[in-house]
Amino acid sequence: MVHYSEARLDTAFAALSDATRRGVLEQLGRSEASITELADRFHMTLTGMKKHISVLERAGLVTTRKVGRVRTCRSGLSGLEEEAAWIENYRKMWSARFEALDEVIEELQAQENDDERHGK
Amino acid sequence: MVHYSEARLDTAFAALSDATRRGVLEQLGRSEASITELADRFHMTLTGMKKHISVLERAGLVTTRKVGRVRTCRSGLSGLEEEAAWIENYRKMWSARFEALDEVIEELQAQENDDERHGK
DNA sequence: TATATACTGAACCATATGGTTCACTATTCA
DNA sequence: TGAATAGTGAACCATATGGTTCAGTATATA
Repeated sequence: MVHYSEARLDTAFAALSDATRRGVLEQLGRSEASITELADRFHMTLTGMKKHISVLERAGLVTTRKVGRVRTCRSGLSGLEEEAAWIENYRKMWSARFEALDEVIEELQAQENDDERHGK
Repeated sequence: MVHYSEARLDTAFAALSDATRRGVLEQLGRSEASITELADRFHMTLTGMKKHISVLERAGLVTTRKVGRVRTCRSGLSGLEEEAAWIENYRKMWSARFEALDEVIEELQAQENDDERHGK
């Protein structure tokens, strides 16, 4: 099975566990923005938003660059690959189990039919 | 755009942000287990594991049922639908942006060729 | 019935989180 | 140069988290 960096998944999922940060990600999906702009939009102090951006940056979900006074934030595309892969993997595992169950059921039914055909 | 329950996403992503809990989910993907069994496997007190299970249960990622003394835990299949959808949605948004960019670039190139053909 | 097992819950602890204010630096603009 | 703007960082606060221990309840087993 594929192995993921646990620490990486920790910080990424933790970053995603806050509604404001998910909102920021959606916003940045539409257009870049400065920290001040984001702070305004999400009714929060500049310092507060700065913290959120730091969290998102550490998680690799956002990249920033500073030009003059203003730091511009943009969504970091590659950030969700690993998380999506983890979730997908987990779901596949389940699908596999259900398919296995289906097979067992089919086999049992086939056997029943078999029994019927051979009497008893 | 689809709307997700922010509180639901909060708790689900938070639940996924811990390596032990992700491990438990993987384990439960392979087979059901009692809390004691999980506590042993993850080198943790029974009480500690109970807390993790509670978190996973609240997040809708695990279901449990108690028979006699023992509470059996099983992976809650439906739990990850919404998170996967959120991530997918976010990624699609980005794909769309890149496609739009591609179109712009293509148009610019087409215009360049056009200019060349008509001289100037 | 006595003992062991499986869980539950309260209390505690250290650390992290989400937010604030305040003081500071660096840039821009009049 | 002086005032406004954008960000940074430290300190603080309340609450949450991940873990523990200890004391309890409920169930199984000898």
